[in-house]
Amino acid sequence: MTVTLADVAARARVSPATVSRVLNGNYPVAASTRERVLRAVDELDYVLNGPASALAAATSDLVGILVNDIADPFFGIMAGAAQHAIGEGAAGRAGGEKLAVVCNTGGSPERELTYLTLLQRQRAAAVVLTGGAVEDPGHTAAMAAKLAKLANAGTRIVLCGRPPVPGDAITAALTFDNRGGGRRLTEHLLTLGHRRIGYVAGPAERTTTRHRLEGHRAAMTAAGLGGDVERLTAHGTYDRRSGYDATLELLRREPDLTAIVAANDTVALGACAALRERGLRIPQDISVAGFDDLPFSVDVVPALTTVRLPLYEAGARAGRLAMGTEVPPPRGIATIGGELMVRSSTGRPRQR
Amino acid sequence: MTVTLADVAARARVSPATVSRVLNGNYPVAASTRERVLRAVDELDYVLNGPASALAAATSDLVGILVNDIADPFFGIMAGAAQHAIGEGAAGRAGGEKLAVVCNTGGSPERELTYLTLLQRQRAAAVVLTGGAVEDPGHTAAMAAKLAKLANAGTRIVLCGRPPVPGDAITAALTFDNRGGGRRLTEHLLTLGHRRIGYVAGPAERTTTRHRLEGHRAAMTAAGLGGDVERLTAHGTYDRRSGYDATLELLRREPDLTAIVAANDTVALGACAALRERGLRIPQDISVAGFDDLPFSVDVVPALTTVRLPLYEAGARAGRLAMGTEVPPPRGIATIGGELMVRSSTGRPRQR
DNA sequence: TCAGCGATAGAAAGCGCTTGCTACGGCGAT
DNA sequence: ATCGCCGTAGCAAGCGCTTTCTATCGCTGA
Repeated sequence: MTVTLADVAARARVSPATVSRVLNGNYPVAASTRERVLRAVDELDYVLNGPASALAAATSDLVGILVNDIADPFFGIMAGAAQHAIGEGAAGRAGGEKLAVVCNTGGSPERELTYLTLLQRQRAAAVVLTGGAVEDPGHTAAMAAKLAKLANAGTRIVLCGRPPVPGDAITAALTFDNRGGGRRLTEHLLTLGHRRIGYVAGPAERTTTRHRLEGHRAAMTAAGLGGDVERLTAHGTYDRRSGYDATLELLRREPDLTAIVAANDTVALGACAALRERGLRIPQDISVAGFDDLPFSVDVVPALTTVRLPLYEAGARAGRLAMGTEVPPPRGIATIGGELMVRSSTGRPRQR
Repeated sequence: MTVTLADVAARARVSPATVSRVLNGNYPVAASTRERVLRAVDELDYVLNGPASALAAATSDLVGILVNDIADPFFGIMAGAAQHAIGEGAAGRAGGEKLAVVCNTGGSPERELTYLTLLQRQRAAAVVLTGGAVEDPGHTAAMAAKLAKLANAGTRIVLCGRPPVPGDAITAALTFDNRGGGRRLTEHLLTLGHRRIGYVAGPAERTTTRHRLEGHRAAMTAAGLGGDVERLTAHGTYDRRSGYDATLELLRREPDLTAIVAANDTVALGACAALRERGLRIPQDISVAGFDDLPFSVDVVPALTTVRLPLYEAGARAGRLAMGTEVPPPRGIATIGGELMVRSSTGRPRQR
């Protein structure tokens, strides 16, 4: 029925061991023999049995990339870059073909753990965790335990856009400077003269949310506006709908808002929609800023002021780290800064 | 080192066979025994060895979802929905836990084939192919051969948003009515009074591109405008940059364009940017339409007229089909229609 | 009372591959 | 000319799990 190594060996008139070695290319095989084997493989249209080889070799060529929301370009871009880097890296060395797959957790801690277990089952070669983590003590502990087990089994673990938990068995971590970016963004607004700034945050329990918010708060506090931050912050999810709803809520709490900072660009888009529906012009009546600088942000009207994160580069680097193609940064951790992109969605507040 | 089935068996004082049966739940095991085994599994923190079990059982729990561009929400939404459906479906029956993974081909035929081989290696339970296919005779033949082999090995094959090639060994196919959608969109423009309509198409060799364009052409031809279509069509990729460039090119060819139809919403966004840079107002000076109705399309200004495709529903259905949870449509093929969403980016052409 | 059956549990034979170790020529060195 | 080594190839022992076939035991029905 299915062609096996033995069939190829028989056809090439060599032992199965030799065929295996030709295929893996990690043992000297005479050129003539190799050629004969390769021809047999071709003629028989042989396809290696992954599970069998993974079982015997106690390793597999699977690399898992975990994302919170695959429909969100923020993750799509990083995952695509990582997958690309992993695919390319393989081209370099013989037999190093890796199957990079992305797993969508939907932001659920349970699913995250489930996928990790599934990858552990498959004896994955590496795992890349992208995006913010959920800050629940129970989950953090469970994750630490799981990661330790994976690392212990030889799986490389790379974080991308996710802060490392001290003690985590991590190969490398690439984290975004969400705090710094958030601070600079709000400082920009403050410099323009804004004082009543609303903040549409993401889910309260995520690290990304917290860090961006902390940056905002730091800037506000430094400007002597710390007292109002709490009241002018509304939490939601990282999607447009949430931005829309939260903006309306913020406007209810404080009708005189002159600016709104959103957790990310998608949320900012929802915020803009709500504002416009209220008859407010951007940026004449109210300024809006986002975060991430997703591809569409430069094209919307008015173009969004935001913090650009080098998502593609970070993803690609994470991919290489997962492949072991790139040396990890000192102490395994690298922080990637964001760049403030001032565009037309922010301006001076209206005099009143 | 690693805990194996035998360890669990020893601890539970039963045979490995029994442990296996408890874990797979497809053989009667006395409640007391089962409990003892489960306890041992828990105490030992045992994790099944995927490759070993796949080898022995000759099947695996991997399901591959192939997408052209993971950074594009069009694919992200479908893939997310499919992955969700597959994950949920598993919850239903015991032991049915599937690992749905998405593979990013980047639109490259070779990568598509490579991933299929890798999935074949892993003895994947099912494969979902999303998005348009490349129409190259050689590639089509190679794909057909590969799919036949996969199907032959028991892998379920589902197409989502991809037209089936007659003779393909497909389990089921969900295709979008790109032709009909394209036609209705252009008809809408025609009804508004437009006559000089530019078309920014996707890559020429993709089925999706061809079908949408055919719909456009059919509408134009029916209106007696078929002669100009060729000249007023510019091909590019499915991204914003392409929409931007192609729009400029179209304007060069025909400065008096009153409307532009884009291959999809992302491209339309790029087109809008180019138009605005040229000082043209939308829709007063020129109308713009997209396709897909991605989440951001309703939020941009002006809101985009487009054709809504039920991406989430289609992806979810594809996922269920891949799981074998849903019965395939008659003859395996179902066509999913698009809904014309008329919004503010299209209007009557200016009188001149 | 005893054959016979249903419900469970175990023994053991692989699944297809990798790899440590052994075997075997031919060659340069002594 | 002899020894030993290098370059190759084969042998065979698993890797950890599933599953068929067999064994056992407590009952039930005649």
